[in-house]
Amino acid sequence: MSATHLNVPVPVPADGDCAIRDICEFVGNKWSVLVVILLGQRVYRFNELHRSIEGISQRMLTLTLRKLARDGLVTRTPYATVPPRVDYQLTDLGRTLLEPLTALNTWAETHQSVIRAARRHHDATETPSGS
Amino acid sequence: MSATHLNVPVPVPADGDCAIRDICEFVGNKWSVLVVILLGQRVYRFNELHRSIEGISQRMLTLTLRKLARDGLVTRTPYATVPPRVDYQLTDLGRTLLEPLTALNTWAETHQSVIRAARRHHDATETPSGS
DNA sequence: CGGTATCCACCGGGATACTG
DNA sequence: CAGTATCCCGGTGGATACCG
Repeated sequence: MSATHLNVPVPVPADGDCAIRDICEFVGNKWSVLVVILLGQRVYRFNELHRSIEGISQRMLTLTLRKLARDGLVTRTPYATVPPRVDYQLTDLGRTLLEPLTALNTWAETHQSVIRAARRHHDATETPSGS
Repeated sequence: MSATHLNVPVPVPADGDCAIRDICEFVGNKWSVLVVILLGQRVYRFNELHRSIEGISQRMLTLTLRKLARDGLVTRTPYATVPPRVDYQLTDLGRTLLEPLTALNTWAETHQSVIRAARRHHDATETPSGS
């Protein structure tokens, strides 16, 4: 064994001293994850991202990009052209995040059918239609 | 290239056919992650978990455990003793999740100081107190 | 094009009280 | 001990309108 043991302080503290809680704040925002993944492929412009992520609103894309920039994961590069243009790309730091994200994505792809089966089974078993 | 490229459909679909969106639903719930991590160490009883995760309410712990059980990640084992007792533990499937979660946690631990520095720098730079 | 500002609906989730 | 039920508040995030 080795990688299957996470050393997390118990009790898990509520404050900011817990790395895993910190990352959950980030991953919790599904938009952040999607943006990082897309930017992992290439540089994107604002509206490219907007079109590439189904269901995200302009507002959420803005907020997400701002947060990612604040955390030093992406850079924002505006050009004083007309029409205006802004490029977004991952920083070196942001790129390092792709690896654990890939691991997670691989896990999701590998096991999603099993999970859905478990879910269906559970629903069929534990939620009898009373009548 | 190799592990730094995620193959995600673009545009990222809004429906359930996207594994990464599925996993975000899960990881989005910080409680789920914490519970899985704790159960990665050993079997827990309900109130042990409750005490071990600062800030979680009884309600959220219940909901979280239910969802994890539904997805086939944990098992619930009640004993007909008095006082009653319920054990929770990871399934084999749940245990496989520990590895990607570990990767993520390692990343968080490794880079959290850099991120916080970036954040402070950004706040100090971009949010000047106007005067 | 790439945003910002405002309004508002929804629901995640805490607090509390009660039960098997 | 291990929950369930109810109430209710606040933040998340969509829709819309406007700006440089």
